[in-house]
Amino acid sequence: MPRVVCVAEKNSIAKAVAGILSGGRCSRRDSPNKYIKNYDFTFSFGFSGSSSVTMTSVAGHLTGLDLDQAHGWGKCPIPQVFDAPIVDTRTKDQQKIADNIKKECRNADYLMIWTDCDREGEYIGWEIVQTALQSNQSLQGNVYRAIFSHLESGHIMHAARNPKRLDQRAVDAVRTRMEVDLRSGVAFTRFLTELLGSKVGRDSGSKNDQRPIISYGTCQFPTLGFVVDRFERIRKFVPEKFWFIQVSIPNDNDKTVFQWERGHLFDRLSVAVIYELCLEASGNIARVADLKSKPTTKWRPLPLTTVELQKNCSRFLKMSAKTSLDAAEKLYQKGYISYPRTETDIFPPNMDLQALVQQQSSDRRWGEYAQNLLNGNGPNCFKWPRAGKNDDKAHPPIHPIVSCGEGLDNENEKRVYEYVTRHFLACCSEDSKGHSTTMVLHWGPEAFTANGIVVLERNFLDVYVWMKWETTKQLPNLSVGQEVELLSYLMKDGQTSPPNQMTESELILLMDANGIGTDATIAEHIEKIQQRDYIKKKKVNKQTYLIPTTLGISLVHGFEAIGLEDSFAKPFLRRQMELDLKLICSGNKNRADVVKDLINKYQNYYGLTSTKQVKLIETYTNIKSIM
DNA sequence: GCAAGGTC
Repeated sequence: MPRVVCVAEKNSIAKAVAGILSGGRCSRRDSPNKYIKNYDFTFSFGFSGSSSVTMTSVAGHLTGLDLDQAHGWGKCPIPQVFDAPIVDTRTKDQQKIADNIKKECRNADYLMIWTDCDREGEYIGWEIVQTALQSNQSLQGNVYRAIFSHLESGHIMHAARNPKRLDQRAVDAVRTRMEVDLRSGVAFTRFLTELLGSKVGRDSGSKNDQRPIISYGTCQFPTLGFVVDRFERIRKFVPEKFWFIQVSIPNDNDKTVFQWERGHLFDRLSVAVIYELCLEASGNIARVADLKSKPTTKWRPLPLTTVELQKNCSRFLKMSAKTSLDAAEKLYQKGYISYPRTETDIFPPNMDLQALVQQQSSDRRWGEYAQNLLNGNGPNCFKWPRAGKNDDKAHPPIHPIVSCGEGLDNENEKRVYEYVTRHFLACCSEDSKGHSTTMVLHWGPEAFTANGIVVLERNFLDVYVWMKWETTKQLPNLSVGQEVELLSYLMKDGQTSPPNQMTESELILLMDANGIGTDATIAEHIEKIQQRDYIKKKKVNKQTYLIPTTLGISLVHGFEAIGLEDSFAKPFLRRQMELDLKLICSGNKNRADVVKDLINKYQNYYGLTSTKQVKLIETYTNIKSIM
C-alpha cells in the first residue's frame, strides 16, 4: 500500500483532519515534541489510491532566518549586513519537529501539505517540503497541497479529494518580507545601539553599565510613530475660542436644551449679530418647525476577530492587548474557545451555532439568556449573526466551544472567556430597538434641534453588558406649528480642546487599518516598544494612555531631521512592501527584483543616516534637556 | 544581544 504523509500547521488541525478522513478510526503516536502527535489511518486519495496515511503537524514555522556566523553582532562592518549570506536556522524545538517529519517521510511515496491557507501557511508548507526532501529525495514531484478554509467534514473531504500544488509565488512573497525585515532590522538596530546605546544607558542610570538595545523594526517604528504623532498634536494644540447660541424650553419641572444647527462659530461678532436678529424677530417665542419620529436600532456586534477582541478587552476590561491575547491562547489550548487568531468576521453558513448557544444555557451568568434565545418566545430569539466583509480563509470568527462553568481559576482567562461568550451570544441575538424623536425649533431665522430616545427592546444589550444605550428624557409634548415660550436663550462661548493621548485600543485600530503587524503580532509590537523604553503606560483617572518617552520622541524626530524620503516612523514603507508582496503573489513582479529594490532603498537610507548621524545625537540631547 | 512571522 502506498504511504502518504500529511502535515498541518498545528496539532489541533492535524487531529481534526485525521479524525475526519479516518472516520474517527485513527491511532495516535507520540513524536519527539510533546505538542506534536502522529495520527495513523488509511484513506484513499485520488493520486495514490488506498493508502496508509500518517497525519502530523509542525508548530508554526519550521525554520528561521539569520545572517551567517561571520556576520554576527559586532563581527562585521554594518553595511555588510545588507548583502551578507543568509542561513536557515532551527531552534531546538524546531529541530525535534523537523526530525519527526524526516523520519515519517523516509519511506513515504507522497507528501500532502495541510497548512493554513494563507500566505504564511504557504511558506510553512515550503519549509516542510524542504525538510522532507532532506530525508527522501524521491518525494520531489509527489507533493500536493490541500485547500481548505474550515474544519467542517464535507469541506475537508473535498479538500482531500481535490489537491492542488504549493503556490510558489506566495512562498516567494513571504521570503521577501523575511529577508527585508531581517536585513533592515539588524542593520539599523546595530547602528542605533552603537550610536546611542551608551548615551541612553548613562542617562537612564542603568546598572552594571549595560547598554540598552535600541532597535529598529519595520513594524516597531510605525507603531512608535503613531504614539509620537498624537503626543505632538496635543503638545502643539492651540485652543481656539468659539461662540454659539443655546435655547431651552420647559419640560415638566425640568427643561429641554436645544442645540444650534450651526454648531458653533469662531467669530464672536457674527454670533452676536445673529443673536440680536433672533431676539428682534421673535423675542422669547420660538415655533416648533418640525417633529420627526422614527424607529431606530443599535446593531449587535459583528462576529469576533482577533483585532476586535484585543480592542474591546482593552476598552471594556482594561486589559493590555498582550494579556488578552495570551489568555485567549490559553483558553484555546484548553479547548474552551475556538482558534483566537483570525481575521474572519463571518460565520460559515453550515455551522451549528444553535448547538453552541445551547452549550451556554447552563451558565449561572448568561445561561437563562442563552436558553431564552433558543426557546423562541419573546422578541429576542436566535438570529443568524451579521456578516462582516473579512474572511481569512483559514479560521472562523472567535467563539466559545464548550461552557467552562466555574472551571477557570485564572482571573484573566475567566474575564476573556466571559467576553468571548457574551460577544458570541450578542452576535446571535436581535439588534436593540428603540424610537427616536427629533424636534426642530425656529427662533427668528435660526434653527435648533433636540433629540429624545426611547429604548423599546434591549435584546443583545442584556448580554453585552459593556455597551450602553439608555432612554433619554422625553421631549415635551408639542406639535408642529405650535409656539412656545423659551425658558432661556443664551449666547455662550467655549474653546476647542486637544485630543486625548493615545489609548491602546486606538493604537490597535491604527495599526490594523495601516497594515502594521498582523492579528497575532500587533500586541507584541506594542509590548516591544515598551520594553525598548520608547513608550510608557500612564494612568489618568481610570483610563490608561500610551505616552512616548524622551528616547521614543527623539528617535522619531531624529530621523525626521535626517530627512529620509519615506519616514521610518510612518506606515508608508511597510505598506509599500505589502503592495510589492501582493504583486509577487499575482505574478506581476518577481522576488529577486523586489528584494533588490527594497534592500537598495534601505542601503541608501543607511548611507544617509550614517553621514547625518550627529543629528540623531543632537535631537536626543535637545529633547532630553527640555523634557 | 539585533526583525517579523508562525506557534505551545
